[in-house]
Amino acid sequence: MKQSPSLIGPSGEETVLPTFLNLPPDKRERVVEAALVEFADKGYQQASLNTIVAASGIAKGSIYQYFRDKKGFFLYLFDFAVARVRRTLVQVKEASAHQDFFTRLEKSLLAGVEFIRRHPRIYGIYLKILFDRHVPRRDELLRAVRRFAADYLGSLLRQGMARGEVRADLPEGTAVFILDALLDRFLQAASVPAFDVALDLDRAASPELEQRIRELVDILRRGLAR
Amino acid sequence: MKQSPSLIGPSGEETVLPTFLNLPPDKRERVVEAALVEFADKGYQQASLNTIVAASGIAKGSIYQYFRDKKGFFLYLFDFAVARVRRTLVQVKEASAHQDFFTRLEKSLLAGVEFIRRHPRIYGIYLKILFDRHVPRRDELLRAVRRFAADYLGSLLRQGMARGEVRADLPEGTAVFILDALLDRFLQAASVPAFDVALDLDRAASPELEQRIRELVDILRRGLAR
DNA sequence: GCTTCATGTGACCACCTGGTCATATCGCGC
DNA sequence: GCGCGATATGACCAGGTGGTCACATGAAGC
Repeated sequence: MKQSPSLIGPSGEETVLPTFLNLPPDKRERVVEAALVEFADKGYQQASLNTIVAASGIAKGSIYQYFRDKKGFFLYLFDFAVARVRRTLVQVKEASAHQDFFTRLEKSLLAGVEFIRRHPRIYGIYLKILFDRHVPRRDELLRAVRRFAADYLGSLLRQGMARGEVRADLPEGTAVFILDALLDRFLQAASVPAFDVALDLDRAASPELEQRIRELVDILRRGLAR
Repeated sequence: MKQSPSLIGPSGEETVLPTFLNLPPDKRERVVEAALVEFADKGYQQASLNTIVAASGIAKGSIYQYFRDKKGFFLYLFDFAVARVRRTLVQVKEASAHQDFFTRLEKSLLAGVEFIRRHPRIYGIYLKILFDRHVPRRDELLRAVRRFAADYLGSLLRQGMARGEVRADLPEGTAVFILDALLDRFLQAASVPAFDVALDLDRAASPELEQRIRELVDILRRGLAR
């Protein structure tokens, strides 16, 4: 859990202070876990440092020795969350490199669902910044995540085209948009209640999720037209 | 602006009090407009009645003569917003009834974009409940909206199948999911900054939006596979 | 003219927040 | 043993919130 690359945030301001990095690992994890729970549930604005203090058993003043302020705390957490997501996607991409485009798409969806079910808070933090313009650096953070997802999917798509599995006459931007939209939406529906009334994915067990993923990818493969 | 159907909320509690309904129309609109601005921007929890008071020029105590509490105020606003959306969708459906499935899909997307650009606050209120489980009656409200959208798209799809325009072997739930996902996502991307790095829809002018819609619907029609 | 009902007002209240800071303890080096 | 740096603590502060309520005004009915 060495996080030295985040000591200096993207704009040169400290997001985390040295005291935090010097903590014993179990104590550091306690702070991170309590903050993940609170920020993922409440979003940036409503998340309360007092709640994090109570849940972690750390004194209020100490939190300000670890991070300059609430914003710094949040940005550190977001960095942490994004790094976790990226690692996963890179692994999926490499592990499926020898398979065809549509299989890779299925594998990505499956890995995505597995990730959010194992790390609901990390996904929750991401969801909470989507529509809240008051999150510090929201546009920048979101753009970084979305850029990563688009690059990932764009790369899959180009490889699929090069191998003759995907039509080469596609407008790439729109195709990436569709893939991105469906991937993210599927994860949201699998994660958030009342979101999806067509499939009820948030209550679905693995076999059903897999079936739905196969159907979705098949529709993408063949289109809707008769 | 007679809103008598919402006097009694869905669970029998008053969401709006008679005094509000007796107000002169321009005063009522002032209250609604100030509340729309605040709830759409801040979401339920962060929205401040004090801000609405200041923006509308209505006394704080008077707000409590119009609605029992913040929750009632919000539920009334949500009802109002949903009714507006429904009217629009019903109109689009009827106006495109004689056209083929894919044209109707394009028309729906276009109408959706036009709506959110004309009523950004109504759309904003909807976006703010998606991932916030602390919104009063969130699941119920969201399910009602999503149900309406799914029924609308399901109906289009079944009509398209019946006319031989759409494959009849589609798993309907998954097809509706895809249409729903892409419609909503397109609107989000057209509405919210930094959301979409593939197409930058939030900055797009009408001709480009139309082009993107045509591309998207064409991909749906023909699929991705070579 | 008095009473009642309808409507309007904004100071006040208890509670919550992010952030501050005086105080305390421990370990290390000189 | 003393001083310094590192770390920990929680009461306190100013500002903000949703909601209350005593007071005020106007109109209508008797």
